Amino acid sequence: MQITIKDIARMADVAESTVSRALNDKAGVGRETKLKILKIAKENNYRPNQLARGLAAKKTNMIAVILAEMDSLSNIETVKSIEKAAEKKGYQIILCNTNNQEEKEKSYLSLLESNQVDGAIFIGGKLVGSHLLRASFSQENSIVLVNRLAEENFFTSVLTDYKKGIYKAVGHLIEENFTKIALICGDSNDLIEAEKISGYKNALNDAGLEVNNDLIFSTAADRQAGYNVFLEIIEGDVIPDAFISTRELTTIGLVEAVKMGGYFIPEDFAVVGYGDNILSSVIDPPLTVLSEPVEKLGRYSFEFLLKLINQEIDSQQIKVLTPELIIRESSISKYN
Amino acid sequence: MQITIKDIARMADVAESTVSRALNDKAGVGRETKLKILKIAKENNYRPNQLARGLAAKKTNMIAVILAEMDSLSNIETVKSIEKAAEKKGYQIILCNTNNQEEKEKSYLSLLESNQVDGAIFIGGKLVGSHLLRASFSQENSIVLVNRLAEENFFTSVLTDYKKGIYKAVGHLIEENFTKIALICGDSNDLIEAEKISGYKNALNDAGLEVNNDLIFSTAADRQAGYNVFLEIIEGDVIPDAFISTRELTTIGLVEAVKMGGYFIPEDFAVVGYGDNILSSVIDPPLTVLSEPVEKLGRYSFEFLLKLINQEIDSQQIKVLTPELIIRESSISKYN
DNA sequence: TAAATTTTCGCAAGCGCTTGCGTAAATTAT
DNA sequence: ATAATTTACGCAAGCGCTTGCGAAAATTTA
Repeated sequence: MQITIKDIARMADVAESTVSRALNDKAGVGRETKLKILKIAKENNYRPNQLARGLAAKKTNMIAVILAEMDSLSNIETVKSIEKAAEKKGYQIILCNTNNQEEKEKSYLSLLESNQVDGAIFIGGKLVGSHLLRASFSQENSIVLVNRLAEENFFTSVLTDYKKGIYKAVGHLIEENFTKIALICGDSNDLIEAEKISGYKNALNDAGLEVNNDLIFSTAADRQAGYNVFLEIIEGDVIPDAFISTRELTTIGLVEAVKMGGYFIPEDFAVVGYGDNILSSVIDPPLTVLSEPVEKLGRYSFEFLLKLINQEIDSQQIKVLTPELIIRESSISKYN
Repeated sequence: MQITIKDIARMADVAESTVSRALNDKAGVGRETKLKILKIAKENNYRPNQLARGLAAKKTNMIAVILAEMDSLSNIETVKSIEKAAEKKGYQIILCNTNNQEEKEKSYLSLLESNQVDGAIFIGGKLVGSHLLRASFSQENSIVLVNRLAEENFFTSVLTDYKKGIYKAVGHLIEENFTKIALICGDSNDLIEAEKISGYKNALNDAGLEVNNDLIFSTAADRQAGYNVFLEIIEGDVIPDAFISTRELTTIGLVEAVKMGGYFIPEDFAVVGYGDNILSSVIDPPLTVLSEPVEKLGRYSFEFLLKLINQEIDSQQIKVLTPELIIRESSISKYN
């Protein structure tokens, strides 16, 4: 059996409450007594039972990070950043992968509802399900959303400004003399995807170019979808000279299809991808990408969450970060 | 405030214990009563407080998965497989990333010691630290090791047979007429790395080729190390005609260096990498790799852990899995 | 030196749940 | 119909910890 506070109390010949206070560095314990208790605890390799502690104190010092997809390297980086910030404040994280299944999201949400964690950060994910909303209503749970737009702005969020990012990307491609720019994103019903489309259209308009809706493609977020969409595109009426692909794996699939088709990047098609990760730098040619501000995404979201937990902020806050355009070969016009 | 078992008991006009039994599907509750309780619980969206439950029952239905590196895509896949197996049995996983820091490993280990999880799976990691050993001694914790060899075989483990894998890889390269095969692995003091070296040597011996220790290189596991080691190699006395690189990122760095040096794969150097992930298929040329049996690694390790938790096995068990050689362009001799 | 204040510490309740045990009620056997 | 058995349920203790409150001891003030 584990050694408990009771044992320590007996050994030190004090009350359990005194041991508890000493261990938690709270006031009301004499210097001598405290030292003695700490010594005994250490000698006996005492480990507080976090369940009991959590139950009594209503605080676990753990937060859940609920990830829509583990395949995204950007997401992984964001998690690492959260972890780093959390560690500094004495919090541990529980990483939960939902694979974009709303049902799993729900099940993980119960970590919050059942008091196992003090708060939760959601990274990505398509919908804000009703369960999520209700949870936030019925009790004041501490929830922060990362890169997830909700119709109702209930939640404190940290967002990447996809609109501005895509705007930049389009601008860059135009400067490089590409004019028929295709956008490959997700379903436009998704608010975040709508943002991307909006940035795309704005940029074209501002450059005096016409928007052709046939150059906007909605696909799934995986590699195969990227591959397939290219095949579809080259069969189409309007052949673009550049692609902006806004999801990691889709971009990879797209590039593979282009190369498989015997075309060259950027000679035949320029490509701007998303996420400054190893994939985009390793692939041939190295990809120009919109770089997600992963470090900040993680850091800010944890900071927000901590404030929510400590009730230092009440209403929702929103932080918007602008992605950076990292220019590599895949989007450089050879005719410059 | 959350709704508790007490509230349900009052509403259903029964004792708390009856509610508990009904909710947990235990014997001793009449059909009628049970239905009534379940109904009331549902109507009130009752969520058991897992902390209290864990404290009372000494069981949390959570396990920790302690990951040495999140950069490894193979590891991520293994985690997914564990997650899948765990879900079926009603377990949730807590993913902990140690970044190869023994100290963080220790801190996460306290999840076990403090009763927050029922067991832990360690994936990778260099050393079996003394703390880990002691933890397993002082209490019978349920621990499973994945791809981590310990001097003392205390722990139930699931291992990839690196020795056999490398043996296969060498054999393949020899068949393709490569004879000066370099091995790039980690520090030979690490038992797993020693296994690799042993497989390498055996294969050469069995093929009647001489082992040249100058062709065995120990490096860190990152991209830069892979890059650097190539630069070192081409400055060396013995220039190999093939590489076996046994870590994901190191392999990427190596390939980059080769290409940067103006050499061609496989014409100038054949390459066999590790891990059948997106990186190895996306890189140019597509890499021949030893494919880690990630799915099985995850599935078996969870099965073992579950048995340990349920005390269905006492002594340590070991399962060894053989990696598969996936042949792509990077190792095919052009002279065939 | 006595009174007022502060510090130190123990008592006991309580966090929300599980579980062994005992008893009353329902069922089966005789 | 009665006895023996089984089933259904409540009581109460306990899981290991925190925390408000009050009493005793130590310190300061007058």
